[in-house]
Amino acid sequence: MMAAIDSIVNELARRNITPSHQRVMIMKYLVENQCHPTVDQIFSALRQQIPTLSKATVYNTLNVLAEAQLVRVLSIEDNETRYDITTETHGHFKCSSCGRIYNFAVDVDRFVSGELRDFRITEKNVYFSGICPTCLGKAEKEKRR
Amino acid sequence: MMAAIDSIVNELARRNITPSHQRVMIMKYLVENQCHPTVDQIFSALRQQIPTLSKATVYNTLNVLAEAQLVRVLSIEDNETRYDITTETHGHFKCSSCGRIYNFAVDVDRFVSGELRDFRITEKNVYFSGICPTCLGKAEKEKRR
DNA sequence: TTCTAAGCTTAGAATCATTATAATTTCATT
DNA sequence: AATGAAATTATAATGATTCTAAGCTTAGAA
Ligand SMILES: [Mn+2]
Ligand SMILES: [Mn+2]
Ligand SMILES: [Zn+2]
Ligand SMILES: [Zn+2]
Repeated sequence: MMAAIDSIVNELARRNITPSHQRVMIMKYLVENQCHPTVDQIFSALRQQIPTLSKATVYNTLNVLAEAQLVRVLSIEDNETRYDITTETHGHFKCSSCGRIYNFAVDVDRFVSGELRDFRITEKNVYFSGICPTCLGKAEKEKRR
Repeated sequence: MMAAIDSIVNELARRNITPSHQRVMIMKYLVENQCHPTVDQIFSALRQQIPTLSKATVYNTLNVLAEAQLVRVLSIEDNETRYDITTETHGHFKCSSCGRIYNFAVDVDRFVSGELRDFRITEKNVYFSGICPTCLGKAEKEKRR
């Protein structure tokens, strides 16, 4: 699915973020690659289209987008920050075997008790980890032979 | 409340972790300081009692304890890992104004939809952030004068 | 007791993700 | 075309964590 450049440009402009070529391409990449990429993945992929691209620009842009709440920052593990264009609250499951990150729905309002009544909550993150069905299946097969 | 050295020694021994002086003191510190300290906080505090203590030992010990599931690792923000002696599942709220981290209860089973039925979940983290009541109160007072 | 080996601790070097800096480029406005 | 603010770039700096190699502890064997 092609990301509509125009809608990205508009979305950035609406928030007073200059829609530079680099910024638009980074947004486009995030829309087209919703696998929660790292800075390095974004940088390496885009470098082929924009040979002059600097990693600092990728960092700067992602910080600008996060500030504007156009991307969500995932600190699921503390050595690799990942980015998600989907900003609505949802949970993330990281498979410790294959490293893949899965989305899942969480009923946030349900599980927060009144305990946080007097807190102003601006961000909600739910991170699970373990083994995904695919990797569980592989392990099962291994055992059986 | 004094942490019972004996019970710490036993708990370590039960898991085949040699209860060295450094390890016991680090455990004891975590029991007595349940404010989710960073490696640096633990190191700086204990250095006064154990002048030869090395930061590498603090890292090594925390990794050993985490491996044995005696401490929980918090990656609430990706530049500072924190440690929690309470391993039962509970949520963490970080106030972006004062930096304090609050615990709160979460009804885990309630909010996990059947979506993850086929996943083996080994770790569950719930991280919220925003402004705590104390800081909200201060801001309110500021405005009023 | 002395010897030995395994496991722990230590200091400092190495790594690696992220941020800071300063020069250059882009681009809208005059 | 000239101006100037903002964005981009390359590179240096920072800082948390891990690695490495040497020294220390300790329990069991001789
Ligand atoms: Mn997601
Ligand atoms: Mn806690
Ligand atoms: Zn997997
Ligand atoms: Zn606060």
